[in-house]
Parts: sequence; C-alpha cells; structure tokens
Amino acid sequence: MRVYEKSGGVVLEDAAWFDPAIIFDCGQCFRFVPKGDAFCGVAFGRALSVKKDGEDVHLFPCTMGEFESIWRRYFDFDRDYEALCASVCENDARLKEAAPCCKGLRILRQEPFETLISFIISANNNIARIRSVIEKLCAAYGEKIEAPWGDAYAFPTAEALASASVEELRALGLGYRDQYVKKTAMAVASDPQILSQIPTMDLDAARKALCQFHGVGNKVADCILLFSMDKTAAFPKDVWIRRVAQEVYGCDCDTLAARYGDAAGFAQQMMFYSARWKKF
DNA sequence: TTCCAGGTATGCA
DNA sequence: TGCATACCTGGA
Repeated sequence: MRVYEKSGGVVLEDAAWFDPAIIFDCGQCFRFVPKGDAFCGVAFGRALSVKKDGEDVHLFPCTMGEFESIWRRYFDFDRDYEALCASVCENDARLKEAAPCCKGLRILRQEPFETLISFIISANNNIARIRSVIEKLCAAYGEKIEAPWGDAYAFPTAEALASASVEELRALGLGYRDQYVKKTAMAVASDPQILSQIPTMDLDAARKALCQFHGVGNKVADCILLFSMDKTAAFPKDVWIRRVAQEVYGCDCDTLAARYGDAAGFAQQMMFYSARWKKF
C-alpha cells in the first residue's frame, strides 16, 4: 500500500482491504456517519472524512505526520486482514460463504475511555439511539472542533463527564445508564492510569478489571478489549452472536469463540455484520 | 399499545 | 452460583 499526501489529505493507494461502509457499520464505532460519498466523524480529537475511491482511500484533512501518529494505528493498517480472513475461514464453510460481503472489514483501535463510555451506553439499546445519545454527549461536554462539514465535537474527557450531574446526563437521553456513566467517569478521572494498565493484563484479568466499572459486564468488557485494547481474542457475546452460535453452528458462544483463538474478535465481527444484514 | 434494542445490577433461593 | 426481574427511551 503506497501512502502519499494530496490536496490537504492523505491517499492510501491500493488499500483493497479497507471498506469504510463495513468498518463503520459493523457496530464497533458510533461516531462516523455517511455524508455524501464519504464517512465523516471524530476520533482522537480530530475530525476526519474517509472516502473509498476504487481501490484507493482518501483521508481528509490529514497530513503524513497525522497518518503515522494517529490513523495508522486507529485503522490497524499494520495487520494483514486478507490473511486474517483466510485463517478464520479455514475449516469453516459458513464463514467462508459470508466472507465476500465482509471484504474490507477491519477492527479499529479506538480510545479506551471513549469506547468504555460508548459501550456502557450501548447496553439494552439500539444503534440509532446509541449514536444519537453519544453525539448529544459530545456536543454538551466535548471540545468543539472545526470540521470540513461544519462543527464537530471531540469525545468528552473523563473530567468533563465526571463534573456532569446525573440529572444533566439523564436529560441527554441516557436513561438509567446516566449513573453508570457518571460513576465510571469519576473513577477514571480520579485515577488517570487506571485504563492504561488494563491492556498489559491477560484477557481474563483485563475483563475482570473492566467489570469493576459500574455498568460494565462481560459483553461490554469484551467490546472495550477488542475495539480499543488490542485484545484480538476477545469475543463479545451479544444477542446476534448468541443467535449465530445457536442457529448456524448449533453450539454455545464459548465453544464457538474457542474455534478461532486469537482471531476470535475478527470472526465475531464478520458474524455480527453478516447476521445484521441477513447474509449469514 | 406493545415490543424490542449489541446488557447490567440486584435480589433471592 | 444461577435464575428472574427491573430498568430509560424511541421507533416500528
């Protein structure tokens, strides 16, 4: 993949295994939405437009320095997803059948605090509402950023959310999750190193550590581990995956996850995306 | 009007 | 330890 600057942005030439329509619509990220022929959103305090043009990808606005310091890791460009896909499809006829519709899927490496709060909000909620509530939260407590498409907002800091009252959070539509967000933000604000220690732990210990936060159970913990802490063996067991395990594979989620080892998270995302769009 | 949505916390046996 | 139940809210 050749990477070069062009007209205030960065072009990724021959980025065959990169499809923003799949990456941003497989449930791992709530802040990028389609605008025209691109996907626009905010991560790491930067507004970014992502456009697929044939086999090329355009990131805008973006310098080579920003690409190397932020977006290379965010989009996990150093992993060979074609090989990863081939490995999880080996000896799995159903996943192999679903693979063509998942071409271009990648696991993002998002900010841990944003992922923690976002997936607390996701509990017993639907994706449209999760997106809406997170945008309101960012507009109310996040830093304003100028984006090519207008005003945008960074995800709030732990301090900013900790200073919000439960009533203010409830007014944004968080429902009963208001107190979970408040308590978790206070915990992170009072110990800034608390999240950075978790990726160094093994999977079970990391999951246990995350479950100490109010509003975080096993499923939310696995989402945080997979989407922000590089724990590729994490296998979030949501309602979609339970259905797939039962109806497609005739087994329970733990048995299914064990088939894929360190690639379990990628297999889970393939199943989630395929199941949601009835291609499985 | 009722049900459902990428679950979690709590109480009880 | 395992199970049942309550929980905000908006769209279908």
